[in-house]
Order: sequence, then C-alpha cells, then structure tokens
Amino acid sequence: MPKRMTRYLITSALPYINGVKHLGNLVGSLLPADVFARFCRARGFETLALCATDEHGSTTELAAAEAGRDVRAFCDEQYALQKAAGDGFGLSWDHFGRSSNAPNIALTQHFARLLWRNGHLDVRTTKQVYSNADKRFLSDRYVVGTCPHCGYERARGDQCENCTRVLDPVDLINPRSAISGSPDIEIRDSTHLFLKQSTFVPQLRAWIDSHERDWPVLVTSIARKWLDEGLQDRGITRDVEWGVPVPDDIADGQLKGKVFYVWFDAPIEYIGCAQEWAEANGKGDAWRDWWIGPKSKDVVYCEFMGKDNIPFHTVGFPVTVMGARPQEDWKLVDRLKGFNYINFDGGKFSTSSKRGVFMDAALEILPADYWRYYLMANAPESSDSNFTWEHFAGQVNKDLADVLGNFVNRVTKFCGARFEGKVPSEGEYGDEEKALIEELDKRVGEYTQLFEAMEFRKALAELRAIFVTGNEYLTRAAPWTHVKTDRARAGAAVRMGLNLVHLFAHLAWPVIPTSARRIHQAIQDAPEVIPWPDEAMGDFLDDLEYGMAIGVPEVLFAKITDEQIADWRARFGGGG
RNA sequence: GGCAGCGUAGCUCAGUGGUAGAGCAGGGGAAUCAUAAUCCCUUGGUCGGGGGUUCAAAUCCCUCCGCUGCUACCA
Repeated sequence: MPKRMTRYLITSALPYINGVKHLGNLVGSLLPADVFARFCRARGFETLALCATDEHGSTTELAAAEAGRDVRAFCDEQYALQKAAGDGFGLSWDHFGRSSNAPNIALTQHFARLLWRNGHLDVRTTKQVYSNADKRFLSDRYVVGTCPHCGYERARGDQCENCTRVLDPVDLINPRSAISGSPDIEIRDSTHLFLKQSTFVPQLRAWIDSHERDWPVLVTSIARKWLDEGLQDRGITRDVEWGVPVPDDIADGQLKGKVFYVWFDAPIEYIGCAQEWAEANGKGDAWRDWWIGPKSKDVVYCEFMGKDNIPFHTVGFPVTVMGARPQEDWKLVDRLKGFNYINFDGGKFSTSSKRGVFMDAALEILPADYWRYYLMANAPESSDSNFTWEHFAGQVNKDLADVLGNFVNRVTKFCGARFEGKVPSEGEYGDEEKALIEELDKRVGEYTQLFEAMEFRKALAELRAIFVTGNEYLTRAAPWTHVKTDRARAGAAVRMGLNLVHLFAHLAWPVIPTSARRIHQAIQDAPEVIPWPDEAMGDFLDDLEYGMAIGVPEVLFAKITDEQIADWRARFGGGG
C-alpha cells in the first residue's frame, strides 16, 4: 500500500466521564469516527484517531460525592469502564486519553495565557448563587425552586422542565440547593474570565461560509444561528474544584482558586490527546506535526459529533484557536460531520433515567459488529432516527445473516464439497463474469466515494447492494447445476465466488472489522489493516491463487430470534 | 415565546423544478449450493392540509396542522 501525502486527523466528541455511553452517543460520534478512521487507514493514508474522556466540571464532582468517592478515583474507575466498552466495540483509537491528564492541563493554561495576552479575555464580576450549607457555589441547574411561570415546584435554575422556559436562578420562588435541599443560599459576587467571542463574529462567519459545501446543512445552520442571534461573550471559568486551575499570571491572580469551564478545556484535549499519544508511543514532538507548523498543512482534520456539540465546535473552540493567532497557528477543523439523535422506540435515550441500551449491555447480548452495522446503516444523518428491536433484528438478520453470511457459507461449503476446498483452477471467466466485473467496478467506486463524502447511510446501502450483486451472480452462474455436466464452467464460477468472498471482507472491514477478518481468514491470513481494493475489479477478482486451500467459517451471524427480542424488550424496554 | 429541522408506500428512508423511488414487510414464481438462506416478477403512495408562482411543483413562495431538537451555567 503506497503512502499518500494527505494525513487524516480524526477526533470524536469526547464522551463525558459520567458513566458508560448509550447507543445514541455511540452512533453520533464514536462509531462513525472509527469507521472513517479505518477507511482512511485501509486506503493507505497516515491516520491519527483520537478520543478521550471529558472529565471536569460540577457534574462529575457531584456524581463522585454521591458515590462517596474521591473525584480522581471516581474518574479513574469510569475511564476504565469507558475504555473497555470502546475496545469491546472495536473502536480503534490510536489513543484514548483523558482531559484531566497533564498535557491538557498545560495546554489549556497555555491557550488561556495567549488569549489573555492577545486581549481576548475580560475579567468580569458576576452574581453567583452560593450555598452556605454546601459551602460551595451552585451552578444554575443545582438551584431548584418554584417556577415563576407555571408554578412547577421542582424547576431548575437554568430551565423549568415542566414548561420548558429558560430561567435565571434568581427568578425562582423559594430557591434552595438541589444538593442538600437547604434554602440557606445567597447571591455573591464572583470574578470570572470571559472570552470575547463577539469580536470574532466576522471571522467565524467567513470561515463557516467557506465550508458551505463540505459541511452538512445541520452543521452550518446551527453555527449560523448562534452568530445571527448575536454571539455573546462566554464565561470560561467556574467556581468549582475539579478542573484546570487558572494560572496566577493571568489577571494578576484575581482568579485564584478557580478553574476553567469544562467546555473551554475539553476541546483542547483533542490536542492534549495527541501529546498523550506521542508520550505513550515514544513519538516525542511528533504530535505537534498533526496540529501546528508546516507539516500540519498536509493534515485533513475531521471531527465527528452529535448536534448538541456543534456550537462548541463551530464557535467556542474555533475562537480559542483563532485567538491564539498570530503567535501560534493551530489547525481548525476541516471536515465537521454532525449527527442527529437516535431515539429508542420513539422516546429519547437517556443516561440519567437509564433509558435505552448502553454500550456495555449491548455487548453482553450481541457481538459488536451487529451493532456497528445496524447503527451505521441507520445513522441519523438527515433527521433523528428510531431504534426498535424489531427493526434491528430484521435488518441484521436479512443483511448480515442472509445476504452476506449465507453467501460466504454457500460458496465456501460448495467449494469444500465439490472442489476439495481448493480454489478451482479449471475454467475461464466468460461473459457472465465480465458483466459482474463491470458492475462491481461501478459499485465499488460509488461505495468509495460515499465513504469519502461521509455519507454513511448511503455507503452502507451500497455495500449491501454489492453483497446482493454476489448472490445474483451466483444464481446466474449456478455452479451446482454445471458441475454435473461442465466442471470447468462450475470451477470458474466457484473461483469467482471465492474471490467475491475475499472482496467482501476487504470492503466490509471498516464497518464490521471482526467479521470481515473472520471472512478473510477463511480464504487466507488477514493483515491487521485489511486494505481497500484500489485495483480494477478485473484484477482483484482473479487474485486468489489457483489451488490454494480455503476453509469454511463457522456461522458468521447467528440470527436473532423472536425469543431474544422478547427477552431484550423485557430487559431494556422499547417496543418493536 | 423565538429559531431550526422534519412530515414521501404498512415500516425505515432516498429523491430539491420535468412521466413518484429503494430496502424490509405482503403476493406470485424459479432454483435446491447454502444459516429455509438465494434469485426473478409483483401489489402498494391524490409526496401532512390548503392556497399561490410556473408550460410543468414532492421539489419554489405563503399559510395552517403535527412531530423533534436547540434556546448559551448539563455535557
């Protein structure tokens, strides 16, 4: 595989540390980033795929407190769980880091100093709610009280869940701490740093406009909405303990004891994670070449995220990067792929109310590839999509078990029964094969383009169509008929069938890596990265050595039964 | 309330000005190598309602209805 000039830097939105993620989080960022990273590697591009846990903020502090744990220990434990779940799903990160690790802390402080020096930060005094009972400042959502609009008694300080109105904690009637329930709260002045985002609007708008064509409408429309509504300066520090400390040399130490807002430091971990990767792999300063300096010019930086993350990646983080100029010219995102949500039987997946299927539980009931295929085939690209057990089972059974799995099985078994389990050397390709090759040249080209365009749903529809093409061919070639009268003709068909199996393993690898490997190994050993077929189909489909012994894989995809669906529906909820 | 997206066959979705599409499900047939798996043919939609622009509208404009999301201190 030739090395190519372009390098791909790929990040998925950082999963928050607070618990194993559900399928919605998986399909919106982690999984498409992995599929795309595998696709890039398969094509021979140098690729760096990074992800990390996003650990800071009051939510983690309070979750740890509730669990009676030290915050760091709590995060250590949660990090291990998320890492294991990601590994289980075959998420092939080059590094899975942590926003609380040293590189991110140093980089976050470094960026803040640059922004301060460049005049992009203001010191402002704000009114914050302080709880005497809890001995801490409360973020808006941790103040509860009666909604002044609808009278709901458990409204949160940021928004009333009942009438959905946006609130300010001072509006609440009978306000109290959501942590202790204590009404002993007061308003105190607190000094914070504000990032002067408003001065970046023209620059941001020009940048977003320049991506009119290569970003999804979802992304540009959300980004523009923020600019059109009048971008406000954003407070980037908080009165909590668990975070990156604000250095004393900013604003003469006025921010002593405060930390940066989690949304300020989390995106910087994309860079910090590259440094963690370099440190873990003895790469020295190589991480910088992905992010800054002349060598980074060859890098295409791709970000994957759910729509809730889009403002922070089209406005917040870009302002941080732009504000570090002209001294330092860090990369801005080139390709930003945003996703809608996947619903669970018509309702939301919810971490807090444990609704839906979570990554660890998903792997307990089925291998990762079932999920990977289904989720990518139904990726919520144009609108929210909906998960039901019945739809899931129907699609997996049909596409993976019947169309792909059975094809591999029928070809390899027939070869074993009639051609001694060896690639037949008799016969030559004729018109039938020529037509097949022509069609596959077209389809594989289309499939490649769809992946390049990150049109995952359509790409998987094309992949399925390619599998179907194999079945169609086999029906027309009918080696089971010809073997009785014309062994050469049957041999050529079986040889083509085996070459198709081989092709399918290569094409499917980014999506279903484990199964693709099993399929490939039935034919011959598979390399770690199964390369993309760049050659013309006429060559690829006559590539297997004549006479080479092949095997029959064990059942590749066992079908999901009605009983299983009933069990899972009882366990997880969700209709069908 | 404001803003955005969506509403197309029973289901999941393509299609953004030129005779309504795919997969699944349903119906009929072929084949019997195979995880009863495959292949071929086929039923099915006044493209949410109404109005307008146009030779021509699922597609553009207006309006109404419905669903979803976002609304900056959850991340």
